[in-house]
Amino acid sequence: MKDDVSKTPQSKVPAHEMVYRKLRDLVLFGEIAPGQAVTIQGLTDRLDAGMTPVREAIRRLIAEGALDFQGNRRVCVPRLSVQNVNELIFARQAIEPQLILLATQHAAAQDIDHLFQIDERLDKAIKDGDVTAYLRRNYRFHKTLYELAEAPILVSIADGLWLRFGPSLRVVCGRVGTSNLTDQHKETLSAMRAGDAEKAARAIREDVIQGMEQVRQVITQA
Amino acid sequence: MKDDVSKTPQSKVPAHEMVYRKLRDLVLFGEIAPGQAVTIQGLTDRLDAGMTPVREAIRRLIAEGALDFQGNRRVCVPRLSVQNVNELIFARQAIEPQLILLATQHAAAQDIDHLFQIDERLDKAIKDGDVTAYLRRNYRFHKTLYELAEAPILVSIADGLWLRFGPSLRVVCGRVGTSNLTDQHKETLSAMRAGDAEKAARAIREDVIQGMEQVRQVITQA
DNA sequence: CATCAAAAAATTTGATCATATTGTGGTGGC
DNA sequence: GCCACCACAATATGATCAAATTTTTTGATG
Repeated sequence: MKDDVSKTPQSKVPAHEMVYRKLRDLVLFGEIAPGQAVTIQGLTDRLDAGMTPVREAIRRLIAEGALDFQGNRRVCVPRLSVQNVNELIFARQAIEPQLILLATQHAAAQDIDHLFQIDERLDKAIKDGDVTAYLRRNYRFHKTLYELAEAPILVSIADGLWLRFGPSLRVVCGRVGTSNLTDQHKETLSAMRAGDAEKAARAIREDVIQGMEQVRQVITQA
Repeated sequence: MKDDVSKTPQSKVPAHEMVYRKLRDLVLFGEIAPGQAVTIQGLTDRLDAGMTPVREAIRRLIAEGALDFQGNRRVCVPRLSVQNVNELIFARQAIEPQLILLATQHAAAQDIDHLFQIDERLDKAIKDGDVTAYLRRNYRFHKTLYELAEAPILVSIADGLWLRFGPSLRVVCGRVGTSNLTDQHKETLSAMRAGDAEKAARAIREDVIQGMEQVRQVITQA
């Protein structure tokens, strides 16, 4: 097995890191639905990896709150309770506007141009009704934005929050459809371009509330 | 090796969980100082465990921000930058008062009595100049308090923050000594007992600011 | 005689370890 | 001073043991 090129064309990134990224994507974008169980051996087959890397990836994601360890043999993607959603709304409102404040201070013109490009491709995904592309680009938009803040700890907190409500966004799309989705991305970006950090922060707060309110609705009626 | 009782008198909790808790304590209470390196094999000796459990524990703590993965072969307890401290101050102020608000709503009289007991033992540790006991009881006080909020996501965020600034608290004690430590625990508890959630939240905010300001001072002059 | 429940066996999954493989950093030869 | 080689640490696999769940078998009762 020394010249098996299939898995690691460049063995730059270790296997456990690759498994982690793949599994994280599966959870974050709702490809493993909330409530669905996750087994080590199931993933070794699905992701074609050894046990050790899979074990480490699962532990990492449990630590991040993306997976829930319910007992010796039960690991699954958490279902959100109404209480959980309220916590997430509070936490996102507390953290993300601050990230935008900092991001506005640090952003160069070309950074904002780049964000516009992402947002346009996001709109295209909505128009095409491509749920997966929408979810990925929506995350990419926010993540790229937050990283401009150069505040690694706050970004890691925000990222952790996305891992918790992300799985439910696909469910939201399944209910309301992509065409009914609204966001405040354009408002945020134009405020940032104008250098009005406060206004940009308010726009993101609005974006957060709109998004989470839809999640809350899906959770309460489920 | 079927009757080796030395490590697991009750094999109720798996080894990787035990290793995780031990290592987490070592980091949280500053027994591995910020900047100090952590190796897998070093821990297999120190904690008398196999490689696999140690690997998983390290991954978990990296995911929680308690350890920093700097490259293929360098894992260490992070040193806080001034920027990091500012982020932590912001995040703690954003999260922890809210936890106190919720905790006040849920707390029974005996819960508050229990907190008083912890706080008294904390004062005793200060009087005795026992730094380790002080750090453990201070954490225990806050953790117990926050768990009353019945808000698991917010608690896990707060816990993650403690893992980041905890290691620096021992350094703070080394500088200013235990006798100069102040806190707002009594004010918090009496406000909670009176049912004044807002006042309790303000008291904790004050406690957070006081504590983090001391951390900031140690960081800036180092 | 059928049905339900309880117990036991078998299969599946998880935890841990021993070991091989790979990559990185240091050291000595040229 | 540069390159090759050596040593050590980390990654990853497969094997082995333990725990849990599911299925099958068996016994008791209506």
